[in-house]
Amino acid sequence: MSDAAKPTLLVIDGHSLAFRAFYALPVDSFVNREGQHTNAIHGFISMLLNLLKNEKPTHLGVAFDISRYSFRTREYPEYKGTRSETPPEFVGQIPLLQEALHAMGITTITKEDFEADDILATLASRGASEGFRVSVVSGDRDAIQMVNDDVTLLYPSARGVTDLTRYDRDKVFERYGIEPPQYPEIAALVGESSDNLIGVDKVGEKTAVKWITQYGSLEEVIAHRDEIKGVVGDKLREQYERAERNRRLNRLVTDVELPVGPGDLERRPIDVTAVREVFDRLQFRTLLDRVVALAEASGDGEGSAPAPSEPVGPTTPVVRTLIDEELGFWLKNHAGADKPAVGLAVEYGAGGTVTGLGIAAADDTVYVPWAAGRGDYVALEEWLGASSPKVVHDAKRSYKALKTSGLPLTGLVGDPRIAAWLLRPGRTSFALDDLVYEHLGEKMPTADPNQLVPADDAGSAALDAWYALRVSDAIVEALDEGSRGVLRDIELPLVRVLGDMELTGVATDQKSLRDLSVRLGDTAASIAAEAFEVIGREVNLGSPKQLQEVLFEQLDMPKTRAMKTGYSTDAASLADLQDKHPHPFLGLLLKHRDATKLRQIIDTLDKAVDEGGRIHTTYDQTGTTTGRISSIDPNLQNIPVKTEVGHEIRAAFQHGSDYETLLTADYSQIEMRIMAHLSGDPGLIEAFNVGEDLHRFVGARIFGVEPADVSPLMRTKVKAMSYGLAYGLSPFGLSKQLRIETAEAKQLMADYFARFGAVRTYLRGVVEQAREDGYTETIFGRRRPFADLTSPNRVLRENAERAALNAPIQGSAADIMKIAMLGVRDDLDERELRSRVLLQVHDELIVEVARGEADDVEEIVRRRMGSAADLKVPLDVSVGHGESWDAAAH
DNA sequence: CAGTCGACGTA
DNA sequence: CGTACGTCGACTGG
Repeated sequence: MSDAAKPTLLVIDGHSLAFRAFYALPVDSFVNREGQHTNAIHGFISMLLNLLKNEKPTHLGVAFDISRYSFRTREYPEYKGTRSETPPEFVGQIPLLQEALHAMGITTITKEDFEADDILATLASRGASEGFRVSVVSGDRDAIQMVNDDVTLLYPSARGVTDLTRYDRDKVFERYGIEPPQYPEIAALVGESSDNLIGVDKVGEKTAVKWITQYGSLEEVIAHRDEIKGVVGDKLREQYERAERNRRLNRLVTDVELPVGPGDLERRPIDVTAVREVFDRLQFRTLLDRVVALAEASGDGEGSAPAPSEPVGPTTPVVRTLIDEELGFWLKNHAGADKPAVGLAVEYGAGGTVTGLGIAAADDTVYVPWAAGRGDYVALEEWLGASSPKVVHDAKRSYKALKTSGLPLTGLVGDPRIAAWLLRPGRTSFALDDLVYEHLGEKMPTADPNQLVPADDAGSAALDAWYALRVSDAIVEALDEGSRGVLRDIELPLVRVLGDMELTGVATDQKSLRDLSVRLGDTAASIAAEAFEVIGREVNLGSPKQLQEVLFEQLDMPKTRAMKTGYSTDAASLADLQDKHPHPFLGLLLKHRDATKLRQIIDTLDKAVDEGGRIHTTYDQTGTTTGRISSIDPNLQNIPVKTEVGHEIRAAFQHGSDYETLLTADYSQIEMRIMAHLSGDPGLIEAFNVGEDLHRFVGARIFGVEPADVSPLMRTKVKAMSYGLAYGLSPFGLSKQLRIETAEAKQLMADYFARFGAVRTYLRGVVEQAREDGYTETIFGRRRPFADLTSPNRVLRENAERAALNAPIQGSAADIMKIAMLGVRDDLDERELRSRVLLQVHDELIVEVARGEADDVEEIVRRRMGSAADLKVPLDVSVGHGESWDAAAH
């Protein structure tokens, strides 16, 4: 291939050229209306336009240093140590330059831990071997080593950046009298003041060239150092290690792992609209004309940025990596308290600590590598902790990762995960890519599973931020006003509360859990042995299939409720069988189930205890259809309580050693109270206002007796019915639960509705309304959509009706508890108390109370829970204190 | 090995 | 033929 036919790759050291331009052009002549200095940008782009005209590159890339730190500063901390602080007028020009380059369709490249020259060296080396003619533009003399038959160096002269000296092999030889690869050996001997590398004393360029020419290489010069006479010989013998060190440091890396190769750098069309926007801000009048002329010459029209056929939607932004002063500058300009919200995505590694952040403003997306303890990030920390608006997908996860790394997160104004949940709580996935696909109609780029190099983290975190911001807007747009209020006033503020609860965890007595487990294991084993004795063989008591064999074939028991896979062996069925066909095996089986189930719960808890003796659950804020939160891994919302062993398990949940007590506070009959409020039933409202025991009061009305004469059996029946009503309980279901005749259950319900008629009217109205609107709504405006209320399928329809009946009640209770939690947190913060909420179990809060704070905390919890909603009936809160969760219960 | 079912713990 | 959850072991299907 002839040279003329070869594609031309032009690679530029962005920082070094921008810096040259900065000193070449007068600072004060280039200031835009915002007071931003632009001389370096102007000089750089002017030089670039000349290069495009003269070199006509087919491929083009600009490399930037990420940091003044690299692998070289680790080897030699003084490397480039004499470089003074960045001049204030230079600060901020690099990000703007990068923006301008992106608008011009030019790729910028950075690599953590390497300098721009290493990137250039890698691209030059790869480009040459891939058949490119390569031009390298750098103001760093170390770049001379790259020159060969395929690679030319364009080096800025002292006069400015537009005047570049072309170094090919011959020119290098002419200037230095050596071959390009030998240049760094010369430099190693002489030293390089700009890199703060001291050479061998008394050795200048002349001497160095003479030696290298004579011996062939630095290695040989040092090997023959004893032959060299005179003072310089003495100095070499004394200081040759300096040269060796210098040589290690000035060797450019040619195999840096880069996200792009030479072939990816093909020149892209200029987005004239974007260039116009950026240049307008920079107030580059003549440069804009030059770029537009260039674009027209290459056929790139106004707004004709090519849209890829797939995905639809705006092209994903080019991500730049920012640190140091540029980061602070960028944040000030794109993400201040007075600016529109930006997207934020936190990237974290093992241990949940932060490794980087992606930040996306509407027009620019950046990545910030995070290394703990690095002093450069004051601006970032301030921004994270400030009210500057942020949108974060799954904000609780990020909040926890940031907090674990000692970083704050405030100013949360959006979370597409939560917004999507409010829009449609029943959907199965809340993953960002699914939301993006559904609400933006775009496919998020996914990491190629075949690539050996791990995904480009910088890109993925930044793109997550970019998509989170856009998809959040789209989802919030689709929300009604009420749901937006729930999002803004309840769910988003709750993120921090739940995150703190998760991070804090609850102290446990691990030893007592283990003792309990062993005890239950022994019990289960002896029950099993006894059961095997009774039936004359060993079976797996945990296998419904094997149990069916024993019960219905071997023991020939009457068939129970039919299941898909046979007949049920659940506790209710077994109790039924015990009545009809008594057999000792049945009782043993139930006891065995009980023991193994409890043991399994205990073992799960035991495994979840951390080194500090605490258990940390995770609350799923988008895990339910009604508005409740759920608890996973482990689930601390279904810890046993009813049985003796249940109490023993709860006794293992204790206050931390530094704390005084556990406090539990729960709402009494909150769902019944909400039903009274929503139905407006005068009888039920009175029931709650007189302060009488609810079920006794209701029983007295139904059975026509004095409250004092309501028997325990009557009370049990009334209680079951009252609770059942909110679930859409049928007479049949009630009869089964109470083991009474269906007729009696029917009569009971008729009597109830005769006294509390508005309840029935309300419940019917909820379903009716939901059928018309397609959704139900809580007191606070949280909606739950229903599709099956008009289904011709009776099972589907009736299931939907019962769910619709329950949704506003359960959902309003959930809202109230969430509001109470926010209030409690606010008061604890405001009074600077150490006590903290640990757990929420739907209608109950568990608080770890610090010494001397018991009275304060009780007052706060009672007041905040009691006043979380203004209902037609009071919200009754009962509070208990104790060493353990069990002891605190009441 | 992942996914489903039955069973059962909680509010 | 009572709502809302999560988790386990056993089993199924690949």
